[in-house]
Parts: sequence; C-alpha cells; structure tokens
Amino acid sequence: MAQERKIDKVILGLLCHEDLSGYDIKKRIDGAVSFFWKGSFGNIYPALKDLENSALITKTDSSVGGRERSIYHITDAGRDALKEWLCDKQASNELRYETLLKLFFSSAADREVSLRNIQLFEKQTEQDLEILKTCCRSLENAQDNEDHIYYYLTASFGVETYEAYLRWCKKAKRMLGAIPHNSIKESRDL
Amino acid sequence: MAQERKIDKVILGLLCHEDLSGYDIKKRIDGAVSFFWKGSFGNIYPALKDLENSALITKTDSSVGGRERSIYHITDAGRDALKEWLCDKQASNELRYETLLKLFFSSAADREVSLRNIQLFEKQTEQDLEILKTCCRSLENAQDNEDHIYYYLTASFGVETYEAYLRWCKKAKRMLGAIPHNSIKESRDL
DNA sequence: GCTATGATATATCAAGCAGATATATCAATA
DNA sequence: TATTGATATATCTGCTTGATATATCATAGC
Repeated sequence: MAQERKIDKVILGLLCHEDLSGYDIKKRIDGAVSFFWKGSFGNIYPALKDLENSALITKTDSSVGGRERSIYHITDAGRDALKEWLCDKQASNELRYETLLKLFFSSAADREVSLRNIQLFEKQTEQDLEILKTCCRSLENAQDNEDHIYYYLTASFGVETYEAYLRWCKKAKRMLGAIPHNSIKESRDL
Repeated sequence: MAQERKIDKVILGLLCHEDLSGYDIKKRIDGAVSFFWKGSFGNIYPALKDLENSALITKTDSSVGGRERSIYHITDAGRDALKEWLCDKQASNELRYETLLKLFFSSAADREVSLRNIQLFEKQTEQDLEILKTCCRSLENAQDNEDHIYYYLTASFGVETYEAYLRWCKKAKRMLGAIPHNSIKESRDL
C-alpha cells in the first residue's frame, strides 16, 4: 500500500511558513529538525514533483540568468493535508542507535572497547546538547509567538533526552570500569 | 559505496551466542533489541545468504518432514567481523520521531490536537517503560554474567531516556495547557 | 475425525530513504 | 585569472520496512 511518505509532511510543514526551493528545504531540514529527522535530495526532489502533481504545492520559476531555481508554494489543499496528518493519531517513533547495538553485543570484544565507544557517544552527545541548549535559550524569550512554543518544546525534548543520555553514560562507565573483570587487556592503543 | 549493512552485525551478534534460523533471528530482534533496532524478513534472509557466501556463517539443514528449516552457525571469520565492527569508532545514531515532527509543525492545527498527540505519546511511553523496567529488574540480579551487564546497560539506557520523555511530556502539557491561547476549539471528540 | 486458528518458516516485492555522485552556475577570494 | 565553496537540480545504488504469498505443523474446539 501507499506507505505514507513522511518527507511529504516535512515539506508541507516547512512550506506552511515560507516559499522555498528544494535546496532551501534541504537546508531547513539539516538545521532545525536534523536531530530527530533527516532528509536527502534523493527523496526531496521526487517528493516535490509528486506534491505538485497532486496540487498540494505549486511551482514558480525563479531562475536568475543561467541558474535554475524553482520556488514552491503550498496550496489550501496542501494545508488541509498537513492538518489531516497532524490530527491522525498514528505516529511511528523509531530509534536506530548503533551505539546501543554495539553495547548489546559487546561481550564479543574487550571491555575497554565498550568503554571507549561509550566515551565517544558521550562526547558527541555533549556537543549536540550545547547546540540544543543554545537553541532553547533563544526560543525561551519569544514565546508569545505560537510557532515558537512548538519550536521550544521540540528543542526542549532534545535537551531533556540528551541530558538523560549523559547520566546514563556516567552510570555505564562506572559499571564497566568498577566491576572486576578478567577480559581486560594491557592495550595502550586508545 | 558498500553501505555497511547493519543487519549483518545484528545477525552475527545474535549467532555469537547460539545457532538460529532466520525466523528465530526475527523473533530475537523483535524481542530484546526492538526498542532501538528493527529487523524484517526482507533484509534478514538476503543477509543470511550473503553472510553464508562470505563464509562468515554456515548453514545446516534441520528440516523436519516437509517443514523446511535452516540453522545458521557463526564461523571464526564471522566472530572477527563482529569484533572489527565493535572496535570501529564510527556509529550512526538516528532518531526518527514522528511525534516531534508533528509537534514542530503544530501551529498549523489546534492546540488540542498537539495536546492529544503528546498524551498518546505519553501513554505509549509509559507502557514501554514498564516493559523495560521489568527487563532491568530481572537483569540486575545476574550481573556476574558478562553478557548480562551489557543487556542491563542497554535496557537501562531505555529506562533513563523513557523517563526523560515522561518528564518532558508533563512539561509540554503544562505549557500548552496553561498559557492562554485563542486557537482552542470547543471540540469534545477526544 | 474434522476444521479453524495461530505459530513456524522461507521468500519476494514495492516503496521509502540515505548517501554518494554528477553537472552546472555563480560569488568571493586569492 | 584561477580556485574554492555555496547554490541548485537530478540520478543511482543499496539498505530497509511493511506487506504479501505460500506452505507446514500443532493445538483447540466441535
């Protein structure tokens, strides 16, 4: 069956506020929503074509000189489709955490390997958390705007979970480091 | 380029402990690791063929009567491949949260819709958390086993993050419910 | 004994998606 | 002038999901 392409919704959601080109859309996705959703040219451009054919968006040529450029605009039908999706109770939430996958199977390697993997994850999380916190702070002061409340809550979700990741990292390092074990090697190639 | 199929690692990791059929592997994935990784027959069976061709696993026919059944067994080369992956510093961690996507674009609908979506997410999270907590408790008492430490830490990651989700849900409900707004409708069809 | 249901088991297909790559324009900078 | 990097669209490969198809077998109810 029609597998409900999610990128359609992302595009409609973004176009709801401003007209954008495919390239702009990619930039927006890489920015604001990248920590919980990804997008690629490989699905954005085909989706734009389909959405135009379905009359959920319209295309305007905005080429300058030899530089091609198409700007897309959402239609009333597009807004309706977005709203319908928002009201649909179904929502698929998926984690794909290779760090956890590795940890789960870590008995096949040395404990130092697991510790190093957790430390790498911790470091990355710390960096991402800083970005999200900055994002949150700048949105806290502008909550009279209806949109900003939702942006703030989204970023706040990230902060809350990333802080939980860091708490877990500490606990995991303590457990793997403290408990006596015989599988450890004298490797110094960390 | 060869896009490093992750299902290969899941299969090798599972076969590291016991010989399994493709169907068994699906069951294991649906169980222990389902909260952070998915698997489907559509990629398990092709992966088993490829892994066998690469001599990372071997196949043994275990059919009973007319019922086909192939049991797979990991080879030394397979264990090496698993270990190599564990030692590889790269790890891609991805969230795909439709709940957050909807929230981000929620200004296109009524505030009651957002509140209901958060409540649905909260309910689902509460259920999943209970399962993970049970899982954690049963692993806490068996940490002399090297494997169990990793299983415990994995489940513990889930508990820590799901609890963070619930904290966020409360905060989000408070913000969306408390702040005065004019877009609310008198709809009673919740 | 017969039938329906559900678990076991393997396999295939369509569609969604990520990541890489290709091509071309243009602005800034060295 | 040449190079780099941003803008812009498009395509391709391969991984992944979800659905579907087919068949066997065990169990439970009638």
